[in-house]
Amino acid sequence: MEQRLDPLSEAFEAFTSSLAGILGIGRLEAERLTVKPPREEYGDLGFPLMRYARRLGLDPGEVAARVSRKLEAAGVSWARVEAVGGFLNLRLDAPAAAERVFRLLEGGWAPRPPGTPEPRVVVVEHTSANPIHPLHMGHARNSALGDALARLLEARGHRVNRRFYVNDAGLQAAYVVLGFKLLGLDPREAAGRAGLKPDELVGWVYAATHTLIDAEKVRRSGAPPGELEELAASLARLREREPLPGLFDRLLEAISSMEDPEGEVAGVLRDVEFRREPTASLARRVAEAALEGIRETLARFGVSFDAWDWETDLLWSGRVARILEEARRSRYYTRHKGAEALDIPRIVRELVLPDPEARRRIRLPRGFEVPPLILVRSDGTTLYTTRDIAYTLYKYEAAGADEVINVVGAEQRLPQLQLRLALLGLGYRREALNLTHYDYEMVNLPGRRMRSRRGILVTLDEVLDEAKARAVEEVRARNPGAPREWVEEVAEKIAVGAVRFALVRTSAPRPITFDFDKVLDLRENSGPYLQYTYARTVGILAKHGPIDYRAADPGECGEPQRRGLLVESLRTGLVAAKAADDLAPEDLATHLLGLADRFNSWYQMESVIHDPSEASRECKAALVELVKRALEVGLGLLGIPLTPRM
RNA sequence: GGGCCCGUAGCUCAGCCAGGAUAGAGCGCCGGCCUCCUAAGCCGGUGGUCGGGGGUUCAAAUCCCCCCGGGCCCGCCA
Repeated sequence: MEQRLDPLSEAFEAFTSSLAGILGIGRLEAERLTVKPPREEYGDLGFPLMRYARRLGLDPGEVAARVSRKLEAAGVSWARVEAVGGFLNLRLDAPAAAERVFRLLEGGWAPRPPGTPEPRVVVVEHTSANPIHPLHMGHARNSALGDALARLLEARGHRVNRRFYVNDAGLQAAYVVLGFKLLGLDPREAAGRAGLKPDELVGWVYAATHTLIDAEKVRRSGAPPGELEELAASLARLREREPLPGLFDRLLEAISSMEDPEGEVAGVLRDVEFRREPTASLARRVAEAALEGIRETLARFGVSFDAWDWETDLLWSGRVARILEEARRSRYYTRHKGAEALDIPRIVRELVLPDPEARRRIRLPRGFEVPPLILVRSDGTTLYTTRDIAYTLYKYEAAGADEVINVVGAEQRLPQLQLRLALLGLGYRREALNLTHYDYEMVNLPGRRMRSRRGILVTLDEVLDEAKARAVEEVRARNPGAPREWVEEVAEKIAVGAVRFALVRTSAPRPITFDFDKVLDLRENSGPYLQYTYARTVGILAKHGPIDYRAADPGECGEPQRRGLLVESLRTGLVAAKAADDLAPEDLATHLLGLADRFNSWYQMESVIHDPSEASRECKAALVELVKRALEVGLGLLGIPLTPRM
């Protein structure tokens, strides 16, 4: 299928490729250095020439002339190039560009990112919350980012495979399974009886079991006084919120009469890992129940997956055992603190330091001794990272992937680094070097610190419900007499848009303080603002009726505000492409806000449907259509729902 | 003790990776705009020792070094 390029993308291609040729640099470098000029009067694309001009002894004016000739030869007649103070600036001739855009719009085209020259098969693993409690705001950031990344990469022309890893074999899962075992409850049945979402019921049992065991430990061996108070407060809160009468006391009694509560947890862990019944089946039922609730929340949030990978499947199918065998045969096999381990420091010395490519892509911190990786506990069960080695290989294999992106919190940098190094040591160089840890910082709540093992967390469901409640008020006030179902539907979209936008707009390495009032007040520079702008474009076009592109005069697009709208709408495709390449959804978010500001500004100044001149009116309508499609594409890529009216 | 991340306007953040063109938004605050396409909007004003110090460079918010403040990690947790 032939790719249809808009005038800006075509100019961008011709501009960067001719510069690459003239300066003797790579095409990619030329593309990277080409920026949006800081001031509109400079042009639509800018390139800093001074560093090359100086070195190559080139005269900027002459380079401009050469690039101009190249553009002409490439048939790009709607852009001109000039040298200004060491910069090479390209400026679209708005009327000529508009004429082409009108034809594209008529044919159903939208400003999507141009296809990548190097399509790959990419696995994006994200969210992967432990199946032991509801999704909280930290997971929500993971989902919002991971899903936006997947959408961007797909739009850029990669084949994307979205996977959720179900960590049902870890220590935390063992706590909740023990809780259900002691209570003799079936998770789904109990949730039904309590009238709760299954993940909420599971979350309560998890927090109660964990907290009671911690309290028991403290009671027996003593603990710092501060922690005692904290435990007592947590226990009181958990008791108060027990989902079914008597549950808390039953659990308390069972745990306080145990000889070695933590030993019991370890026992459950072994039973799950080695698939001993009935615990193994119970563990599955617990995880499945939690997952049912998690899936429901994710569906509401607009996030979907291609595959759900169970940690226990990796264990029970023998995949983890095979990796362990490989490790034992490896020259990097060692013992650390008496346990079976991989000699990571030696892998660094022998395989990373002498290998420049590995050095660059593994992202090894300077001067930091990475500790050995223990593979197996002394009771024979494996550790998370051991299973993750098997899982990573499985992801490559199952998807036929060239690249794997793990969306995982920044606090897991060390284990993710160890994972890459372990793969390298075991001979999986390609897999190690193409594994990206996309790390993001935490979501903080003002005044509160989330601790899911104590049941202190703000769930995504709660936040969405609150956002929706506020949106319902607003929508109702603005649309008196509107049917209730419609109000609900729109409010839900606004809620999802507000939360998702708040979570992708800030760059990942920056911690977010989730301020309810700011995110939910819906008036800030936010998702709903973009949704509102989109609804405006729809409203105008609905009143205007079908656009007569033949009657539209592209010459009307020369006026500065209109030409700005034209260029910035077109830029959406280029911005999305770069956001995909840089794994930076926030760049697209920033761009869309700028586009919306521009549109709203213009909207206030000029009327579309009341313009008496047909030539001018149709041109404006075409611009509105262009903005609408840009917002459609952009918001779609960020997973923000659209509503034609709000 | 070591490693990593963050520090830009009163607040929330772009810009830093790939050094260059008068440091940008939004919120807040002050003052305006709805007989006219949705005022969840728009216009004008206010507001900055780019955490501090040194260095590299024709040029530093951006690169390097030191320091300060905050966060995370250094576990047979993940």
